[in-house]
Amino acid sequence: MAEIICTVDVVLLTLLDGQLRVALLRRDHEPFPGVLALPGGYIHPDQDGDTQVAAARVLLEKTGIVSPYLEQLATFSGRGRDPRGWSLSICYYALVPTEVIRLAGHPEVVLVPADGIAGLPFDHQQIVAAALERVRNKSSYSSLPVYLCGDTFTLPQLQSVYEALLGEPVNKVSFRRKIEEFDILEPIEGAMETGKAHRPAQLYRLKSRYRNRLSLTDRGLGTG
Amino acid sequence: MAEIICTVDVVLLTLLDGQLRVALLRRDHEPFPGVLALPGGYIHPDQDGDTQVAAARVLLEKTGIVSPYLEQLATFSGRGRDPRGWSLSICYYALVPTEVIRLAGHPEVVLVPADGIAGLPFDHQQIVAAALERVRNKSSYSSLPVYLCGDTFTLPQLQSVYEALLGEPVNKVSFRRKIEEFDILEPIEGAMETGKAHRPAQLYRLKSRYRNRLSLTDRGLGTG
DNA sequence: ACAATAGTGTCTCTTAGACAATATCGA
DNA sequence: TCGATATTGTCTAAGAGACACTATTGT
Repeated sequence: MAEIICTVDVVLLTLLDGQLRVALLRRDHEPFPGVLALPGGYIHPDQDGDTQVAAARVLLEKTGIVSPYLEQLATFSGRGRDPRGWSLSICYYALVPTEVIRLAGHPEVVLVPADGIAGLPFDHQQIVAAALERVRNKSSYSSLPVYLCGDTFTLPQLQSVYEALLGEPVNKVSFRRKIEEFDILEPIEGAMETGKAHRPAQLYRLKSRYRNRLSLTDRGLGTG
Repeated sequence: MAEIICTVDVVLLTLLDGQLRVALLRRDHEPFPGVLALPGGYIHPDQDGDTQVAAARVLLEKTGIVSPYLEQLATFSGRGRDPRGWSLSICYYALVPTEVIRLAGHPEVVLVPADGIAGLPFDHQQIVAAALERVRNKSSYSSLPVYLCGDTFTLPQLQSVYEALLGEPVNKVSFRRKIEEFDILEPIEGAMETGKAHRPAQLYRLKSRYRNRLSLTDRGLGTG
């Protein structure tokens, strides 16, 4: 009986220049060597507790990043998607601020605008499309986008993150009401975003119980 | 290197006596022979185009049912979930009217109330819990529950299906407004639910473009 | 006629968005 | 003081649920 190739792939998303971007890497090996593709790799049953751990490991190995938010997206499978044979990839998506990618020190990570992405090998284009749909859908009713921000940020900054994701302006008052009722942020006493020629904005951070105090070397994972 | 056991499992849901129920089967083989479990089986790469097809095949083989609605739920994996070794199950869920199960003629299918289900082998309990959460969540804003109804039904009947799923009464006026705006149902001219000692209710059916004209022998699948 | 449920009209309350007033910075 | 943006208050419109009224059947 034919073997099933079992892999994980990660759609790592970040916001750069107000654009949602996907982290891609040039492939080392066959198939499609040299082609930009999602970070992915084989599941190592002897090493990985489950596919979530496998995805975290692959992401760390290939990009140096530990993402506080890593959620299963879906499983893609079939005979045609990989020239090596019948394969199956459990796909995850992650959201991180761009600084985390820079600080991870893997300069070979390429950040490609997520919309209109093309030329990806395997069925990675469909995987990216599914991730975008999921993220945009969740963004419309959840606090997911905070994972794209750094440790501290102002409400106008967070609002512009939502707007970049949703692709449309959001009402300021409604936005603040929504964030308020999520009840996940706290103002940092006395800390303001200063230096601009206008009223300074209050800096906020995630409340401690939602905060993932992960450095780049930590290993814990949260699915939110 | 250790092998990965690749399977699919299906959470087949139906409504019986106003209760959401899960279709279970007694296992033939090791592990857990004789124990009630979700219908599931190995992926056959030589036979299945992808995991969705595998799930449909397994469901048909084990229950005789072709479900118009069959959606991927999630993939469960890890070392501990199957005593045979590191395994991975791509799980799907399906919704069908109870008549379809009866007509399929596999009397060994057992319909167990979905809530408070216990004693399932592997991690099937978590899989069922995930399916319930998904179905209930989707039911609160979509037309998913129509798949639990037969070909024709009245709006009060459909409403009671929603109420059984959500576990709470729903407002009649709002419910009808919502169904109206989904724009997926059409009244069947002149067909009423008769015989009751009160005003008869209009019978409805899915508009043809949403209707899956699947008999028990058809093989096509739709994910909605 | 009566009981019972189907189907519909309307009112109110909640919530989302528009608009606008006030606050506070650097230049 | 002026320009710019943050923050907050308030009005309005849209949508959800409560209530109640009419319709139609079998008994």
